[in-house]
Amino acid sequence: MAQLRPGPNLSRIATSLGVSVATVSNALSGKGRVSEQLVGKIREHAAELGYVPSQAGRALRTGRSGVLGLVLPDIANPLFPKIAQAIEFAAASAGYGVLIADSRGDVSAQTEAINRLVERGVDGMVIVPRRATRISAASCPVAVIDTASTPGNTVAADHWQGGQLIAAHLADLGHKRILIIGNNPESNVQNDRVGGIRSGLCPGMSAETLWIEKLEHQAGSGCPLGLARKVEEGFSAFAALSDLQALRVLTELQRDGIDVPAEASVTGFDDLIWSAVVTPALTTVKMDMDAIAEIAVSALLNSINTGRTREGTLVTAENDRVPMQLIIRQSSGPAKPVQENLQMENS
Amino acid sequence: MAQLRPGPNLSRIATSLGVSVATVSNALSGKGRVSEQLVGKIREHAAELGYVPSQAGRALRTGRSGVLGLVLPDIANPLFPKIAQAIEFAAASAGYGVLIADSRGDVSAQTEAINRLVERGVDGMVIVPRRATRISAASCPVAVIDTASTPGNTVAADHWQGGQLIAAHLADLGHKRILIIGNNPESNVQNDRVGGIRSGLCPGMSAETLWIEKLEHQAGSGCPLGLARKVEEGFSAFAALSDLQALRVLTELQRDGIDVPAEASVTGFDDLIWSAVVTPALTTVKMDMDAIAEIAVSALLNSINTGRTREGTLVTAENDRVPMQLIIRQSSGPAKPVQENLQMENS
DNA sequence: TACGCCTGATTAAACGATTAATCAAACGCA
DNA sequence: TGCGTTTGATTAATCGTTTAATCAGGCGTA
Repeated sequence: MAQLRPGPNLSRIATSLGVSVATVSNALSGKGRVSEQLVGKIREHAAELGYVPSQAGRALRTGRSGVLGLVLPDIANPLFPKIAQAIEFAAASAGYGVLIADSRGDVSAQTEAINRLVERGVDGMVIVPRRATRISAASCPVAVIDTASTPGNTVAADHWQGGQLIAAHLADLGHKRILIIGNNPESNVQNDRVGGIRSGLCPGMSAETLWIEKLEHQAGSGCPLGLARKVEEGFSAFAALSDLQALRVLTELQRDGIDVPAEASVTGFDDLIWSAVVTPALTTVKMDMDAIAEIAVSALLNSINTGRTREGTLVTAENDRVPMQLIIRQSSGPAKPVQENLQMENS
Repeated sequence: MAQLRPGPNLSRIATSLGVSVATVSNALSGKGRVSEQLVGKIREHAAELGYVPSQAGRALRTGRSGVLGLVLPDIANPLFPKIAQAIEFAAASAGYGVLIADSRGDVSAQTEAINRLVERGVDGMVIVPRRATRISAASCPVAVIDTASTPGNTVAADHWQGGQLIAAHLADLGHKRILIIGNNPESNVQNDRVGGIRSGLCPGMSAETLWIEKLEHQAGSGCPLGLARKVEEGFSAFAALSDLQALRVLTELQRDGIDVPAEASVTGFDDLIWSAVVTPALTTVKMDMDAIAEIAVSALLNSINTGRTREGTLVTAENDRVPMQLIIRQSSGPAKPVQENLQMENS
């Protein structure tokens, strides 16, 4: 059972060169006092032997695993690829690994997932919380990526400002009546986006909000949103709070023979993978995931290295909101002349 | 710097109960010879102290980290959430953690990502290879999830059979001329799907294939696919090789005023997150990711436990192809009467 | 010459778990 | 009573790395 490790270890290098393990360790880490030439010789020899340090040995000695946990409780969240990719990149750049834990949407499973990570000895973790979940303190530093209005949030896209970008864009195009389409008013992210849009409206503009989950609760999952009638009522722009919903809006409008963007504009959020390939390509607002991940990870590492790792602390970052970027594509265009809308409205 | 671990360790439990560490270890693992009552007492005491074993210590001694690696080289693959979720679930059920490594699409970065995982001491890894990549042998067991026609593949959805499901469905609906729409003919997965569709055609049916990347190479990224003309030419069904492409097809058809499914049917593959919410909801073929992950992980664990972990072996599974499942939604419907198609074709 | 100091290396003690080897006591049986 | 066996526990070695403590020279200076 006792399979020997394939690769060489410090002691093998040491005996092979006739020096002590400590010297090899010092030479490789550059920490102790080793002569220039010996350092060179050791490094060279280690390289040609293909030495890779044992994380287990190191972890045991230093009490640090070199691994961060990533908790993504929202089942099959389409943002997952981007988040995971960005976090993994930021972590890998800092020499850390990323252990994932998905709780499959189950609420209680979030704590369970967190515990699994703790048991595996992660040095810290990044949590993208399920809507309005309170993070039960884990025994390691925790960075939360949600939105600025979430208490304890570490860093996130500036969803509010993103909403304002949408509002300004629609104002530029001359839209007056806007229908905001979201999934669930419990979500801090969606609420901030709504707030941003509303706060960015120019005089003469108005907005209403349609919550899909509420509608589906009555009419059943996947029900039509009745957007054609909204167009008749005078709404010329549909601002979805996520590209997923924007896609639903876009296809429903098209299905009902409404031309986008000639008769109605559609915008989304997040710039998900498909947003560029649909016809018309979706105007959307994108978050700078790389920047967010970078900030979250470095805040985490900072907390880890300053040694306040004992308590389950929610770490904070100086720059806690990262600006979003408007991406204008073909799904948004000038509003139809005002008279026509009013006429429709009156009919 | 020497922060003591917060939780208790074996020795603390041992001294606290006045027994030896070995006894505690044996009692908790149920391996050595410990009396019933002492086992009970130790377990109880360990539980109330909130003991969690140190993975580092265990890993160092046993030479096993209890962690599997997951390599997903295809940048921002929309299947990622499902795969990661399924693998993580299967691994967690077996008491393993999952370390992710994304190579951001870079070709050489795949080996680099694999090396990172090896350095972290994973016991094995699951690789979803970038198209037609050969896996450079890593120093641990490797399970490959691609498609049955890939040499060395461990387990995958039966893409060929999935194609046949699509063909049979379209045949049932009376479609005669089918346009298969894929991204890239280099992909083993896509090729198997095409093969399946073609092999499942009934007499009197024909199919052509359109590769998007080839088209975009000439006409630019995001160019129209010219599907309206294909409808005029008599194609009544568009079988995309992935939902992502199906979405592109669907929206382009709708944009051009072609009613789906009345005038043309659209089908996809993979049942991605948005497939159910677009209008009309997408008929697609779904892979049983949970089953695939379960098979991949258990093959991996099997190889790990039988001790042939020395070599970088591609593990094999008995059941290497998992059937796909047809999900019929609203984007596919009966073909228009044959005469009309012929008429169009002749014009 | 002798003392102190710097340099460059070694020694040895951890970290926390697993496990083979050992040992003491109790028990069965002749 | 004496011997072998079983039971229940302990001892001690080990995994690979880090790091504080120690040590042997060499060199400058008093």
